[in-house]
Amino acid sequence: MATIQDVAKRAGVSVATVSRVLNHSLSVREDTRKKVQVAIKDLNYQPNLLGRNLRRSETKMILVLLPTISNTFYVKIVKGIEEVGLRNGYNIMLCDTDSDKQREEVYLDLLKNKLIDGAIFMATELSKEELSEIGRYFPMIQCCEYKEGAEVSYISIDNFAAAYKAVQHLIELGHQRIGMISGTNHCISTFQREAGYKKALEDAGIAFDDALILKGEYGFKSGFRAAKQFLHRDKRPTAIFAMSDMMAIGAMKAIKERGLQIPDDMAVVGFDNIRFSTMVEPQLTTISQPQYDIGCIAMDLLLKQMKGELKEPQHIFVEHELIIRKSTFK
Amino acid sequence: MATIQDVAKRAGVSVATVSRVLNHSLSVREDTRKKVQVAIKDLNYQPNLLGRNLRRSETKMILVLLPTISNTFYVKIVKGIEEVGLRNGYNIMLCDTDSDKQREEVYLDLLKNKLIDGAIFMATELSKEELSEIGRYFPMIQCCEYKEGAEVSYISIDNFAAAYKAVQHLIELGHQRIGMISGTNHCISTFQREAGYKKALEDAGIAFDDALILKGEYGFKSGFRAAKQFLHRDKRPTAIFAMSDMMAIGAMKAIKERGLQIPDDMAVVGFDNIRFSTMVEPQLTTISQPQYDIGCIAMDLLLKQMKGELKEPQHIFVEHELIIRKSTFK
DNA sequence: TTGTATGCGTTATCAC
DNA sequence: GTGATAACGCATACAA
Repeated sequence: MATIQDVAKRAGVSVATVSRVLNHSLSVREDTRKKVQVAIKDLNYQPNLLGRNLRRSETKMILVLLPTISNTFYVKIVKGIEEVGLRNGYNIMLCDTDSDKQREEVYLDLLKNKLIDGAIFMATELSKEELSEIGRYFPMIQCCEYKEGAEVSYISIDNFAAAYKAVQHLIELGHQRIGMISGTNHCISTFQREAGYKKALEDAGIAFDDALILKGEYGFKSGFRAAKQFLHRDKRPTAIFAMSDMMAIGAMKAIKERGLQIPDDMAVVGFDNIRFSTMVEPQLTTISQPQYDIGCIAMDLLLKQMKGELKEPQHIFVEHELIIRKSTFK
Repeated sequence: MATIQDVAKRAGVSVATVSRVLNHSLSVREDTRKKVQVAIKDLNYQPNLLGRNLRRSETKMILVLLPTISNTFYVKIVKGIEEVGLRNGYNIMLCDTDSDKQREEVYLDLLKNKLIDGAIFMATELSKEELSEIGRYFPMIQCCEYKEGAEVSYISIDNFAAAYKAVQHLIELGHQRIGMISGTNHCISTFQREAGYKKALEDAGIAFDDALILKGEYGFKSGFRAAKQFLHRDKRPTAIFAMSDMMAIGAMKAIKERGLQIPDDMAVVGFDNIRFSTMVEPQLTTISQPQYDIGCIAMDLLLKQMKGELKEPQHIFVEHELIIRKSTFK
């Protein structure tokens, strides 16, 4: 492997000049630049960025921590992050933490060890104290899920308002007994969506019934099982609000197997607006988030923080949308 | 940020000794080690790995290039890669190439610039010449998809044999007119599966009919559309072999909408054995691959190559399995 | 415009 | 068992 020295020798200039050519410095005479470029080509020279990184103390690499890569919800967010990142000369790398704190810590060491310049968390098992501690020294952003009270910027939709709107929609359609398929995890979105559900009931003067909240794991099977439980009851709910489209779709299967009609016998609302939500029969009413924009904003925030332009942690909320389809209203 | 120098000063030893402690060298007296460890703790010292990387000329980072992160097929493969990688001290990073050659090249520069030690391709837009060229100088492995003739090791199932087995299964059930929903891409798996389909027909003495192969984009909608085309024909096929489960599931929807029974009126076989294939009615007959093992083997190969233990490119094929469910046989 | 010299933080070789 | 010191490849302040 040729080094910058070899190129300098071959071009008959100093390494400094080669470096200037590599970094597009203006103060290089055109014919010198040519000579260097020829030498670079001749030697098939590739700069060893380990040297540059050490010298500049940056790697131009950003890490995105995903709790899982099997969730298609993240696809567009990552696209947004990449778009803004690449445009600013950063490489985006993803890693799959599997919601495992130890795995997260392994990847966070890359940040502490200066191997990456910044990180974006899609979710984390770290406590708000741990986050604040790392966030004090290293650039990082929380995206979609976040820890309340951690001194780390975040961007998200308002999950409380989104859930409120979904439940309000069902109430306006005349539903009084609304089952919720919530989540077992401890993410803030889960907490806030449950709160939004309760508030919507309260504002409509409907008494809250603990038995109407079941918990699932966000997948098809969870939704199927939970709906079955609802269906077995004497006074079954007339509508279900699921915290993910996959659970909503699982619920729809259970309802249809029972021989009931959607939305007449039971209405269903999901969350996420995944592609599949338009492929089921009837199409699913759901909440959509501007994932691509969220990704762009997250990366923007991170860039600002790396430049030191962020004095205080920022808390940004973006708009969501209730998409009404045939699963609630014909 | 404290450096190794600061630690040395505080512990009253030389940087060499600190380095020895950091790298678990045996030749350090126990009390010296203690002193150093105390200093490290006091200063909250984190080694800056940019220095180590430059010195050792390695980063202990591996890149996995995915054509898309929205395909759940890759999840278990990545898990296998991570398992073996982490166990050997390597960090696994993923990147989403979006099947874009330019994006691939951006990430490949990381390899050329020594920022990562090796790469695993799940698919690539590079030509076999380009692959061979890079593979000559840098450690890389092809996984599942590969370029025939490229001098780069690969691991895959035998797609020809898998398709042959699937079609043979349909033939044994008495089907003579078997439609295939193939892919529009130029991956070798597509080519080989079509070849396996044709060979199975040929061996059974069934004449090949060009009109029985339609092309799709691997998703639900493609399968739905292709099946609709088949259904509109006077002599429609009695079975469909789709090159992905998502297309097979799309096809099933079209068949059911037409009021036909699966498998009686039309049998369906998929490919991939995704989770969803057991959630549809009837459950889908499909080909399963040992994804986790494939990932482990890919990483093993890469490790060997990085150690210089691979003289020749290796071509490894692992077993696949035809999983027979209700979509072909009651 | 170009060259010289220094240092980024670490590891590893060689003395002692 | 430990310390001094020379690399690793590059960017940049300063001098020319």
